[in-house]
Amino acid sequence: MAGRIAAVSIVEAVASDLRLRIFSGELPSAHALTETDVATSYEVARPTAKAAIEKLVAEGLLVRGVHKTARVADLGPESVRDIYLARAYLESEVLRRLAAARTVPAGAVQANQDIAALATGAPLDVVEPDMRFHTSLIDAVGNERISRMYGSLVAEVRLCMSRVQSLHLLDTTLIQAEHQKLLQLIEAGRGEEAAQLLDQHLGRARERLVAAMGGEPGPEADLPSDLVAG
Amino acid sequence: MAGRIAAVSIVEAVASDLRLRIFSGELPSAHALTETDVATSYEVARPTAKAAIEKLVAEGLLVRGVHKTARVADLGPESVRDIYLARAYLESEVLRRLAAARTVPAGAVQANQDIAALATGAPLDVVEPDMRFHTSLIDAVGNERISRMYGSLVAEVRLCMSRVQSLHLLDTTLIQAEHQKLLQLIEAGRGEEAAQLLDQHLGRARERLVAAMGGEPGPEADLPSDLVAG
DNA sequence: ACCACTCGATTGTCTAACAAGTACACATGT
DNA sequence: ACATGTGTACTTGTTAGACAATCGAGTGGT
Repeated sequence: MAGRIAAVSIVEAVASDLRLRIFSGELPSAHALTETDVATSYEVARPTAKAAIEKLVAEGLLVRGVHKTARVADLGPESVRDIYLARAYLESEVLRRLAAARTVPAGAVQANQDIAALATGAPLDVVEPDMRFHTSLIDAVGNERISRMYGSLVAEVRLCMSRVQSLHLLDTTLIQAEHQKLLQLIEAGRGEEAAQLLDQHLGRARERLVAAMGGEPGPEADLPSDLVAG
Repeated sequence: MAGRIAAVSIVEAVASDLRLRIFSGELPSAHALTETDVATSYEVARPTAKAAIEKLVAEGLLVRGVHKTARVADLGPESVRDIYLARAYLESEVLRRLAAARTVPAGAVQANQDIAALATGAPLDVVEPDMRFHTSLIDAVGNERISRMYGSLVAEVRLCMSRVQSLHLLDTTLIQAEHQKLLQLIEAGRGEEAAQLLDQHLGRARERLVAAMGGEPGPEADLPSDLVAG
């Protein structure tokens, strides 16, 4: 047995546990995940393991070609840029919309309070409430498709995070303060400013991740923020 | 046998053909797709049919609960609004970016010429080149994630289209003209105007679809365009 | 040193089967 | 008559075992 799993569907349970093991770093980048290995370690049949693997492949956490064994995805700097740009696309529009309705999601407030509460703790603990903050904003518009899309991006972000040990470059206090400012801008109905702040917020996180992965700093033109501002 | 299928992977081939049959309207909304039915009609094993069905469920073309037979998704007006809003989120940001780089995708130009060429033909033929136009714009930014997300939205849009017989409410000439205007705005670097025009373009298509499905017109506040403009 | 080839490992697919759950019809009780 | 319980057929979830096709690596020949 390779971990405790919950019970809804077996393939879902296996996939869920594999997900956690990938996020925790137990399964490193490019680690091979054979169907039979998964099957034996979870004591399930091979088709079940196959289905779980294919689920994670669809989520982008694993990659595999035809007739080749699945491996934990190895995201390079360009993937990180793609992911954060996609995040910015979705989330900036969401902020405009929330600001228009003056809707401050309770979940986001709670998440940011959680960040403040652990401001002196381990730097890696900030990842979960940070994701919860952003996801709460997205979910607040009540658009199932957008939530699903954002969810898949969050999964890839968490994958990146688990690859970067040097997460002490995360400035918890700054993150918390910017989140607070975002909430204030939403409440004040200043959507455009919120969108711009978010671009900076995500842009900084992105460039730190890219730098930690050995990538070279990207052109600022990648972000449409300057255009939006102009 | 229920249709000709190509050969890459059997499940992919089956899924692909089912997709076409759904888009063509051969499989109507809420039509039940039993695993054994699919298996026998394509002469494949049940696990293969199962995998194909699960693939389409993941794409949102089919829906199914646990232990219940899969059915062709029945999208209501609120789903249409969600889909078109998500499209607008992604595509408007893409337009800003393309305009910033003055990049006019060749594929989009070609697609719009195709629309002009069949301006006098059957109204339903406009769907394919129209989708190709928008997809070309998305793909032009070279962001794999965004292209994938948009692809899933396009699939759902095509599903909607196949449900609405009265597609003569599509004004081919107007569509073609607006596309042309979008390309011109991109070439001129006027991203903000392009984004606004796109909002109108998609908003009108959306409201016509919603009306054709018997839904009531939605609040214009659904679109963030007014905020962007303000 | 380089290339072809064989072999083990792995995946794709199938057949067969059983367990578990759902849905609908039927029977029962009030 | 209506609500409730039962049961049966159908469908899905999962497993086991098997075979062909394919990939990767190591082996051997030139």
